[in-house]
Amino acid sequence: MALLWRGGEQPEEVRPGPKPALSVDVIVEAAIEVADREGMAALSMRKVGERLGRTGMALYTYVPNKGELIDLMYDRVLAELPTKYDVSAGWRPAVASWAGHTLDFYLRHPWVLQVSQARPVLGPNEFAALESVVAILRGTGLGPRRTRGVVALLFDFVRGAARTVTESRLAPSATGVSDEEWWRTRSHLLEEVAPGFAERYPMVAWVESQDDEAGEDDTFTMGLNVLLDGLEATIAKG
Amino acid sequence: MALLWRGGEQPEEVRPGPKPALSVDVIVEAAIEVADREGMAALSMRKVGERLGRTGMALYTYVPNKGELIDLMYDRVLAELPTKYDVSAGWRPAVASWAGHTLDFYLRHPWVLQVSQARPVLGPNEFAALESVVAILRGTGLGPRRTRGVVALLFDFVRGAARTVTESRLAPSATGVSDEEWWRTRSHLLEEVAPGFAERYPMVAWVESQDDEAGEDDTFTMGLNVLLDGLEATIAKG
DNA sequence: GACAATGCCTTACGGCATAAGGCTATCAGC
DNA sequence: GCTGATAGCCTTATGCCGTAAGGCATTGTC
Repeated sequence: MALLWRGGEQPEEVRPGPKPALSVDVIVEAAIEVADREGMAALSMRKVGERLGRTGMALYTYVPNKGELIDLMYDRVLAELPTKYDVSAGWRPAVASWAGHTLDFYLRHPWVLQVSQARPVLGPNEFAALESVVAILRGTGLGPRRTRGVVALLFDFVRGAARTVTESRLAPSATGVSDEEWWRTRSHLLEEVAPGFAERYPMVAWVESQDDEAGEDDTFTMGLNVLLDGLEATIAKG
Repeated sequence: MALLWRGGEQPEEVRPGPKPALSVDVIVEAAIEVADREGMAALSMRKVGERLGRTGMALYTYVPNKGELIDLMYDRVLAELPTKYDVSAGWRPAVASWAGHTLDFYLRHPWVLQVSQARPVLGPNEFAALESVVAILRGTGLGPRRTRGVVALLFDFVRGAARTVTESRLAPSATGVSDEEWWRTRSHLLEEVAPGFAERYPMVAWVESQDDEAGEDDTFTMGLNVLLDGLEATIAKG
């Protein structure tokens, strides 16, 4: 917690003992690289230490434990998000832009989705991220209560969409099988193991049938538009 | 995979060797109890084995590995969900009812939220759950593509809401501190560590200010209504 | 009774977070 | 330059985890 909010530079008091060769910052950076590349499950103190030419235990000089390291990673990476959005064209394009940036962010750092969200880590950049959406919604005339609800809805949607994308990306790469191949194999298995699938689950069969609609935009954009329409209706109702 | 779809009873061929004292079903049941009570992180083969008076290794006679056990737990627990919703009053109350049931379900089994969702486990009850929402939406006239998008949005919203609730419940109980106390301590720390918080994050301060609106319904109901309004608009637009 | 198969066990390996204690480089004060 | 304290980093150890390997006793068929 204190580490999260530590100011620019500490007074740098002169102390006996060897100079620190590492720093909280380089450790956090190395840890983020590991998590970005290999995922949260593969993140271990030893691995981060090795990347810095140290043992895992060396990190405990700088960081009290793995949990706090993750908090630091989380807040650090949140700094990538824009903090201001142009609302001159209204809240709608601004929210759409926010959603897009936030989705990209989660796709860049999928492990972030595994950091607790209900109980926020409460770092400076987390508040900044929250600040940016609320600032957009401020112009809608919604009260704080409704704004909170809408913010939660927006975050849930974006995070859910990100989770869907990243999880479907991760699973096959682990086994070295292509995505398409994976689905084909799965379908074959399904037919073998559950004959009469289409009769048993007619709605599922229908919903997964070939597209009959025009429109090339993806699931994300679609869901976002539904959501924005709902927001518009909510605002209109006062 | 085969275990997921295994039919009612196997032919029960007579085999040499000791009679199995356990079964896949009792193992899955025991594992669910552990996960419900102590969370996914505390679920281990040894712990499930102990609950059944066995070692952890004994389970490997019935289940190939932990991952498949989790798949089985997942599909088993999904059987709790209703499969049919009354659409005689229109899709809106039916979807609302579905969302409520599904939220309760996730709150009952929070660990389910940690089972991969993009790459579904593809068990029978997962398809049944999907079938139930799509059946409701079938009456709206939406095509398969849009329906898919709406289903994703609905699931993302409900899962996000559930995650928010369960994670905020879990964190303090682990430390033995009450929820309220936790927030107060956190606030104190924040003031100490980040003076001028309200000036730095004016929007956050505003959105977290006291309620000025009437209405006693919670964040979930609010978000759901926004979402349903959006769905209504989408349907109206054809 | 011989033999094969099976449920369950113990042991072992390599991973994890992290507590404890030791070595050594580096400082302040003498 | 020496002494003593301190801090960075190490090795070692503890107790978890999933699971591979191999052993033993029970239970069936012939």
